[in-house]
Amino acid sequence: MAKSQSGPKLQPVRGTHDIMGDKARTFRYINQVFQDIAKRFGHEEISTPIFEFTEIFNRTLGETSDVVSKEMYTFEDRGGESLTLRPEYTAGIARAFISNGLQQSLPCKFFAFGPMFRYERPQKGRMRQFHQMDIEILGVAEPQADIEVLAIAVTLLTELNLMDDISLEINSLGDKESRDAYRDALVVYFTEHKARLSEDSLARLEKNPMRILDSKDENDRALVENAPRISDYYNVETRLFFDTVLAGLDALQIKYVINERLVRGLDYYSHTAFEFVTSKLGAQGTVLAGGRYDGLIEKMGGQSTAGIGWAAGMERLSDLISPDLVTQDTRPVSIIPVGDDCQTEALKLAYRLRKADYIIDMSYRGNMAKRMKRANKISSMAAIIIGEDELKRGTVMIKNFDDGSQTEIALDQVMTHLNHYR
RNA sequence: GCGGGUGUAGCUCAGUUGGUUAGAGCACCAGAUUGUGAUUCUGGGUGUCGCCGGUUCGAUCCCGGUCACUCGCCCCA
Repeated sequence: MAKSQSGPKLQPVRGTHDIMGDKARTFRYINQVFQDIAKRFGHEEISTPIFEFTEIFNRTLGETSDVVSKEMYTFEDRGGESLTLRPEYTAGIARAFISNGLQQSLPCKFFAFGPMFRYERPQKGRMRQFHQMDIEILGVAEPQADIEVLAIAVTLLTELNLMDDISLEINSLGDKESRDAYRDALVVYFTEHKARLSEDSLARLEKNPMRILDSKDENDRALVENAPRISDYYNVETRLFFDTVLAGLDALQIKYVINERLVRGLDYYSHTAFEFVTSKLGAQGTVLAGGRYDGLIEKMGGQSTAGIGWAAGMERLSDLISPDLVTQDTRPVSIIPVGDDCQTEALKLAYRLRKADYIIDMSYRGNMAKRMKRANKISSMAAIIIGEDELKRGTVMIKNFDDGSQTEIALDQVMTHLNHYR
């Protein structure tokens, strides 16, 4: 790392990264595919601020959730307001939905993307500033929305050519009645076996017993094996809803695995919950996840409105994509003036071609050999050489870098000739 | 917040059981070549061996601390 003699620390803040080169290209590619698909499914873009009043997050995500209790970037602004950098997208979109009175125009189908912030210890696939792509449908209580949102996810991962390494795990957390009944059963069960629970899970028993289900502690897992199963506590409505979602996936030939231990970390989920997971990313296998959050808008103070959505991690997706699979940018054409007298003509030609949609590179200094080297380095398709001799004849030399051939072309024919390179 | 690993050139990494001017490949710069790239040849090291302190005649190497990165736990995209 470069060092400064004195002055500010030059490393980026822990858990943040500069995005450039292949990484930037991969991000742009993923994002283009995502936006294209979202539009095909009839979603509209929404972009909300990267910070909100702190209340927006801590009232909705759950006070006891890890995100709220220890991962938020919260600060006071100069006016004394407590603000928080968004740790996820859904709460901000829900707030925007209410702020803008969008219950008048249901259903709302949104897509969004941008940076998120969580104060965590960084590791593979986990950053303090990371980027998510987000899909939400608001105002549709029918399971068709669940199916559609999952179809978007599968389309995205398929078009990114990642579905071979990723599987969909799905569960239903049930409606409130089912979930409360199940929660009670879990508390009874785990309280009986309190002595064998890990320390972490003892705390979970108090705060959020369902999370004991995805504990990685060996003893816990043994207990979980024999714990009550959520599907036994589904009421009729929940069972029907979940079966409809699964039937929809079957109809679309979307493969899935029911994982009854899948619970989500944030409090606002109900009914459908899902994760797309891979084993190729080390400890952070979840690449895209989401679920239904029918109670969220009401909890936030709006009219009761159904909602379902998901978020995908850009960093995690791009870690799965090798850079050479990303579409190469169109190669440039280099213009090389020889001698000062040709600068103006070169400048004019470059401008003309750029306005006509060509990608033109012009180096700023160096003799011809150096400029040719640079042209080669940036993988130009061709060099347009303008020298005094050519200028007198009203022509330029066009050198094809792939076969080394060289042709003299009249200045006003340059564009026609370049069509060979399109 | 808790564990493990790693810090040597722009990048990937070698190295010294503690010894004088610290190395390789790639990259980069200059020249061979003031009108021709990719190939070739010549020359150039661009470095506080992360930082601070300790042991020592002597530390890049050993010890302590610290910072950074990294992997994992917790949790999550």
